Amino acid sequence: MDIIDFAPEVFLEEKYNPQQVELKWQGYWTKKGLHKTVFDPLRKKFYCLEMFPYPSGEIHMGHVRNYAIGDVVARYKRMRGYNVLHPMGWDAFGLPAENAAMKHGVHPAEWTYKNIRYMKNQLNRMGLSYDWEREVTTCSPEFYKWNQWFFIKMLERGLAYRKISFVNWCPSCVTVLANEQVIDERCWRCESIVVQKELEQWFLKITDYADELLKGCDELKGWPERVIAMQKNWIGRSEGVEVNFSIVGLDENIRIFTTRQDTLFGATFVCIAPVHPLAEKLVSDKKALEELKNRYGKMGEKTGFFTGFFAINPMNGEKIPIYVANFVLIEYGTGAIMSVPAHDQRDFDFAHKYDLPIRVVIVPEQQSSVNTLSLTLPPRGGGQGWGGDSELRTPNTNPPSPPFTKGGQGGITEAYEGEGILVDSGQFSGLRSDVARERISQFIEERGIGKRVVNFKFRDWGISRQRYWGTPIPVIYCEKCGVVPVPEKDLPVILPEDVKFTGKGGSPLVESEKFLNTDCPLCGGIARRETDTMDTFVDSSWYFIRYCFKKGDIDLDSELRTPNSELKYWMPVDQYIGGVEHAVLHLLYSRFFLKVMRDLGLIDLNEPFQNLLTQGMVIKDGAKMSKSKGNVVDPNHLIEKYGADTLRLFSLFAAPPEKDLDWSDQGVEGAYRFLKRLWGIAYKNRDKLQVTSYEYNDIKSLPLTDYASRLLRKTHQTIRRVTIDIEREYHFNTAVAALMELVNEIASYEPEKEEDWTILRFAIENTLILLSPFAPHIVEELWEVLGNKPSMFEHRWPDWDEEIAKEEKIELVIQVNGKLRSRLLISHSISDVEIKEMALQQGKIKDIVGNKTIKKVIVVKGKLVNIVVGD
RNA sequence: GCCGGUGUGGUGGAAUUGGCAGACGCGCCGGACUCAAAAUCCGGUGGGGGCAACUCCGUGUGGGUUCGACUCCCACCACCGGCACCA
Repeated sequence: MDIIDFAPEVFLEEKYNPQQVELKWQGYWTKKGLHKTVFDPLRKKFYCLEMFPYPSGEIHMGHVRNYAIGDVVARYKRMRGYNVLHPMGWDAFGLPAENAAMKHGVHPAEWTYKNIRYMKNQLNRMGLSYDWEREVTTCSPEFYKWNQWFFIKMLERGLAYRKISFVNWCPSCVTVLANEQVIDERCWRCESIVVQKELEQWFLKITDYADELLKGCDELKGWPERVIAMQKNWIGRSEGVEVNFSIVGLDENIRIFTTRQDTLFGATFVCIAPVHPLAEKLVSDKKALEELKNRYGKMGEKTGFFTGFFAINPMNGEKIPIYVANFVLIEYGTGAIMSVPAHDQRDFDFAHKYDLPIRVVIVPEQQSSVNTLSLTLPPRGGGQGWGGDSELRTPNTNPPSPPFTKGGQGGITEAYEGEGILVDSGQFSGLRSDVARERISQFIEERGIGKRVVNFKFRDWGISRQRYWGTPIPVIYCEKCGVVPVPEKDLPVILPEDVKFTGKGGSPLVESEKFLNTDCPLCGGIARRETDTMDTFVDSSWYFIRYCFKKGDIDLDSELRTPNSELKYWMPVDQYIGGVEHAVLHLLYSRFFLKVMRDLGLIDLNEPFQNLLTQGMVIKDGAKMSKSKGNVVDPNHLIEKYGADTLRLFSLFAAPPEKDLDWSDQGVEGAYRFLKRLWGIAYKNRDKLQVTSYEYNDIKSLPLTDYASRLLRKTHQTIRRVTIDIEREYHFNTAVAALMELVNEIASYEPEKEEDWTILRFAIENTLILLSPFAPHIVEELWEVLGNKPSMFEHRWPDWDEEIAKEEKIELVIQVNGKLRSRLLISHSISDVEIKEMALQQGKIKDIVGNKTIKKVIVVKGKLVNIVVGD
């Protein structure tokens, strides 16, 4: 895109032509290097960060909104005197580049860099004030080298490790699939059913930081509530106990985990996951076990079978059957559970299906006084006893009759999962659930049959990807030495270019002989490289660190260790802005990475992002804009038709940033109209305005007419409103509304005397300054039209004068019994007592009050009078 | 199921955090300019009643607190988002 050479003395067309205006000023800003960051430890800093885009090819409306918001913040803070870091970059590794390679035969690198060039132009065309000297491109070796370096540091600390894990595998394409490539359990290309395949993969031990990541949530004061909630939920901490149930006839224990120790006496069977290590030992029918494994982890009907073995409940010595069940997860807790059908719906369903006994041990507190004897229910009449799915049951293990007393006919239709009073629980009967949990935990620990534990839902972060377009994992496998990290001096491990994209096989890097075969760094013997690449979330977990330094091939390690490095100055990020879709993974990983960096002694911080703004989606016709829905709006077209200022203004005005934005073509027209109107006013009056001048401090003492002082007051009020709206909560929509009000007032203003013109100039200039973060190009042009020197961004944000902004007269509302009945215009100096009198003296109020008794009169300063009357 | 969010005119959204509900924009209606249209400008615009001054109703529903509730409390309904066989 061409940039018009700046020619300050030449004014543009009289008609508002956004293309001309915008290219002129974008050229000027670039030429003057206005957006460049200068490291100056003496100035107060502000790090404004927006989530960097994936270079998919084109900027979409979500980006427009995100970056318009970020740019307002950055420009506003600069005008407030902050030294602002406002960088941008590219999340450049990832699957779409490989897909493009397969589809069009273009190399992922070529495709990616082409997209970056194009999108960078688009961003510049929006007038975004980025410092491109700090541009980060994650697919460049000078960036990903440090991914590898961090990985090695984590490996040294035991924070990176290998374990066997499952991947999605398409048997027909013979390849590993990313989660996004699996659609309804089928391969995205050939639609065959995807299966799970075991592979040895690399993991980062994020769970080591589970507690800290959770506790840290409460310190994230500048984060939205909902994001905090999502993170906490994701981490999913729960306190409970692990208890050993010994297996009858074997010298083994089944260790179970529960958070409901209070229901231990109600356990009537034990379930283990089909992939539990003990399953192989306990189950003789291997075929049935295999079949069950296929149903493992799938939502739907709970199914399983009796193993033929029994366990002893250590609380009451009861002998209860051991089942294998598909709904028991191996990844959580111990992979084995005690089943309490009376108080857990899943166990209830299972017990119901297989006619297992249900024993009530908790009753709701209100009901605890009723007779709770004989609450144990018998198995369903006519049942098979200790059964199982006929097709899954092991034929030669006939379970004995249940060891429970047959009781009354009470019918339970669902589990009672709430808390209450314990019954039928030995020495713990009569206790409240919470007390019982504590006592039972003690009991278990004293007896050595178990211990208190804390479990987390979230798992370690699997970073291995069997893909090409990512950071090579810097590890070498040697026949003699085993797993050997690539020495730091050999970094980066460069991604080879001689790889074909066939869509077949495992990791594409296996195909590059040159890459694959290497020497062992320890013994020099024959070795091969790891061919998996890293999850691209690794890149985004620390890219904001890299922005703290200029781009290029720097030695990040020594930069980080320099005492007063730029890192120390810029971090943490003061304001982070991006979509909620990253509320969990990206933001959690970034927090984790920073804590690791801290523990490596590289940074003295606990959290990376002080304030977080999650902007809403851009919606059209009731749905998120997407190609598949065909409801996308192309920013290019809008910029061509209306210009970037209009596009920015609309996306800021249409809704507060955190809410979803409903796209409206007419709304865009409205924003455009507003700018045209402002342009027209400035041009119409430019001759008179250019020769007017004022000193800010003298304005107060000018002899002003009523209408001139009204405009002056409105201007100060607008400065106040816009400033407060931006500062508090970033309510840009109301800030813009306030500016529209001011422009409306300016439009109807008719100056006559010299002072009137002075005030008009003051009002227009302040409008321009206040509008500048939102629509930066048009204001620069009009600033110049008024006879000022560019750039107006070197102008400080204005202050308002509370005295001038104050209304001369206050309009009070008069209510009778809370209903609006009349109004009263008063001046500031009038006392409450006088106000009360004036209100009561009003003819209308007198009529309404009549001869009713006045019980009370409430006077709220500057607001209203409420007269409370009786009958 | 659990967690979180939202509910205000025809429409996007305001309401200084308990004090004039509907700012500002869009749309619509009327008018000016024009041969005409577009653009622009001016006026009107929550609903009902009244010629009118006015008046009654009105912030998802039902209750409550209060002189006063879109705002606070309780119960419920609807929609959206996240997690989900997590024991």
